Amino acid sequence: MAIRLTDVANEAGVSLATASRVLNGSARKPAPEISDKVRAAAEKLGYFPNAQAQALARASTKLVGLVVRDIADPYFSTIARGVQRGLGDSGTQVLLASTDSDPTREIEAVRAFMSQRTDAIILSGSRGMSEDEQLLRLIESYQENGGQVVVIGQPLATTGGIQIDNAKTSENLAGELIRAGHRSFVVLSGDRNLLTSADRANGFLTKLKRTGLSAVDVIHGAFSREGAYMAMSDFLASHAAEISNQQLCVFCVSDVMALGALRAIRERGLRVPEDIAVVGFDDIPTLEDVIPSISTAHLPLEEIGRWAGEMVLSHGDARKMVVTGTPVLRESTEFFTRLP
Amino acid sequence: MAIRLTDVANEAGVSLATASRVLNGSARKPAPEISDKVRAAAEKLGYFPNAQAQALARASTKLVGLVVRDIADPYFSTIARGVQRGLGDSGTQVLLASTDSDPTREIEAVRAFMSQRTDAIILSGSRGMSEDEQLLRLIESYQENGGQVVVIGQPLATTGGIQIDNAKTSENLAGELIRAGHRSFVVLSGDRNLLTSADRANGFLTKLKRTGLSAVDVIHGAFSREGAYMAMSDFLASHAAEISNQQLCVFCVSDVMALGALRAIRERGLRVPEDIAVVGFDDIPTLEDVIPSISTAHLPLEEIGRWAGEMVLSHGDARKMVVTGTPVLRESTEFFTRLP
DNA sequence: ACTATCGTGGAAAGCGCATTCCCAAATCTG
DNA sequence: CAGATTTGGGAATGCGCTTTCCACGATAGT
Repeated sequence: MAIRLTDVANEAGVSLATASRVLNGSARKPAPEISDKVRAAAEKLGYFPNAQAQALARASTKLVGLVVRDIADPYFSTIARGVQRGLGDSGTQVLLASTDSDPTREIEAVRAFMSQRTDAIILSGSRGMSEDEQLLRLIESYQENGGQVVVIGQPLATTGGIQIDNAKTSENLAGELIRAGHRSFVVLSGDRNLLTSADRANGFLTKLKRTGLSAVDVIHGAFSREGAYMAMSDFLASHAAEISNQQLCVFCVSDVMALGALRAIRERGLRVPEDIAVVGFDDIPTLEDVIPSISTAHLPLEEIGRWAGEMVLSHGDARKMVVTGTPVLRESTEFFTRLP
Repeated sequence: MAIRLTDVANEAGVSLATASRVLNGSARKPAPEISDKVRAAAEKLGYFPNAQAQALARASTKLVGLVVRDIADPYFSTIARGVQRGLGDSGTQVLLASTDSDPTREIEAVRAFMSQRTDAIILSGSRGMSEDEQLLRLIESYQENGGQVVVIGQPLATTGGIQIDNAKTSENLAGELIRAGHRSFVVLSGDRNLLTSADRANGFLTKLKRTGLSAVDVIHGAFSREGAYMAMSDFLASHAAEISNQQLCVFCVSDVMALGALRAIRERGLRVPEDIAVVGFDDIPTLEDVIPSISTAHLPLEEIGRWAGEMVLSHGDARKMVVTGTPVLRESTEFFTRLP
C-alpha cells in the first residue's frame, strides 16, 4: 500500500542497502551523486519511512510515554507542554496516557508503553508508589530491559527524576504566612494515600507545630476542584463559629483545590481574604486570571517538564534533581486583624 | 533482551504460531489446556508483546495522532481529555504533538504521524488549511494509504470531523448581546489568517450589520492571552473618549483572549462590566474561577473531543457533524445605561 | 469400512527496514 | 608498477510477530 524503501531503491536504481544509508542517518555516506538520485526518488514517490519497521530493525523507537492524572488539569498540561519543549526537535514522539487517578489505569498505561517499547517513561501523576508493588515490579523490569524512567514528584529508589520537595516547600509557605500575621490555619488535604498531598499537608503542619501553633482542623477531600469544593462546603457549614471569630487561613494542598475551596467560600457569602484567607500550591497559570490573586507556592511547572524531557534525551545519566517551591503571598492571604 | 514470543512458546513447549494465537486475539482458539500452558508461561516470563513487531505483521498500529496548537491551553487540553475518553479502553494509544501555531511544525507533526503509521490523525488546532497546499497534499496521501483524518473545527472536503459553526455561533451571540441592550461593540480578533478567528469575527460583524449596527472598531492581536492583552492595552490607551462615553462591549474571539483583554482592562483601572463589557468564545473550564463570570459561547469541548475519539474507533464512516455553540450571558456583559 | 470433512498444531513466509559481511574497484605505498 | 589498503555498493540475514499453508489425526457421512 504505502511506498516502501524497496520501491525507492528500485526507482533510483540502487540497492535497498544504499537507499537505507542515504535516507536514514547511517554512518556510511554513499556518494553525493547516488545520494541525490535516491533522495529524488524518495521525494517523487512520497516515501515515508515506516517507523515500526525501523524500530524493529534498530532497537529504539524514539518514543517516550508520558503518564499524567488528567491532561485537562493545568498542572499536568503545563508539565506536558514543558516535556514537549524539552524534547524539542529531537524527533522523539510523545505517547500520552491519562489515568484519572486510577492506579489500575496507571499500570495499564505503563504496560502499554512497555509494549510500545518506548525509550523512556515519564511518570508524572503518580501516587504513593512505594506501596504499589505491582507498578514497582513493572518499572523494574522495564528498566532491566533498558527503559529509562523519569518520575516527577517522588522519584523511586531505582529511577531518576525531578523530586519536588513538597514538605519543605509547605514548611516555607507556612512560615511566610505566619510572618504575615496568620495564626489560625485549616489544612485542606487530598486523598490520604496520595503521597504528594500528604507531604504537603504534613510539611505545613510540621512548621505550625514547630512554631507552637496547631491547625484548627485538617480536612480531606478528593484531590480535585470538586473534592475541595465539597469538603470546604461541609467545613463552612459546620464551623460557622470559628469563622466569625477570626480570620481563618485555609491551606489547600493544590491550587486546583484552592479554586474549589474559593468557590465554596464565595457561595457561602464570605469574602476572601477579609473573612477567610486561602492559599494554594503549584502556581498554575490559571491563577493569573483569578481575583483575588491567590497566594501559593510557586513551582516552575513548565521547566520541570522541560527538564524531564531533557533527561530523557541525555539518555544515561539518570540524574535526580530536587526542586523546592517558592512561597508567593498575594491578595488571598492579606492579613486582617479582627476587632474583639 | 526482552522476552520474546518465541521464548514463551519454548517455555510452554508449543510452537510460535500457537503461542501467538493464544496470547493475541486470533480467530483460531487453541485448546483450553494448551492455552493455559501458554498463558502460564507468558505470565511466568513476564512477556510483553512487541507492539512494533505486531504493527509490522498486522497492518495496524492502534495509534492515533493528535495535533493541537498548545496542550497547555485549556481549550486544547479539554479536547485532548475528551479524545482520550472517547478512545476509552479500546487499547488505542494517543500520540501527541503541539505546533505552537507554527504551520511548519504542524506539517512535521503530520509527517511524523504518517511515519508512525497511526491509524488516524485528529487535527485540532489547524489554521486556514485551504491555503496550505502542502498539508493538504500530505493529508490526501495519508488517506490514500488508508489513514483516517478527523478535523475539529473546519473539516476539509475529503475528511470527516466535527465542524464548529463559528460564524453562526457568533451571530447568535451577537444577537443575545443586542437583546441585552448592548449597542457599542468592539471586536478583538486574532491572527488574520486563522480561519477560526476570522469566522468568529465575521459572524459577529454580520449580525451587527444585519441589525443596523456596526462595530466601533475591529482590532487584531495574536490568538493568545498575551496577544489580546497587548491589543487591548493599545486600544484602551488610544480610545479613552469612546470608553468614557458609553459602555463598550468587547467581543473576543476566544475565552483565552477574553482573559487577556480582561487583564488589560483591569490594569487600566476600569471595571467589568460597568465600564466595559467583555465576551469570549469557547467556554473553557477556566472560566469557572473567574470573577466576574465571563459571558461566552459555550462549546461542548470535552464532548467534541470524545466524538472525535469515537469517530476514530468506528473506523469507516467518516461522518461529519456540525456543532453550534450556545450563547451564555453572564456577569461580564451585564448592561448598564450611562447617564447622559 | 472407506472416503470426505473438520479441527488443530506446526513450519515457513513475509511485514519494512538496518546492518553485517562480502567483493570489486579505487587509492595509496615504496 | 605490484602489492597493500581503503572505499563504497550489494546480497543476505534478522528484528518479533502474524498468518497463510500443510500435515495429521479425529469425526462424520453413506
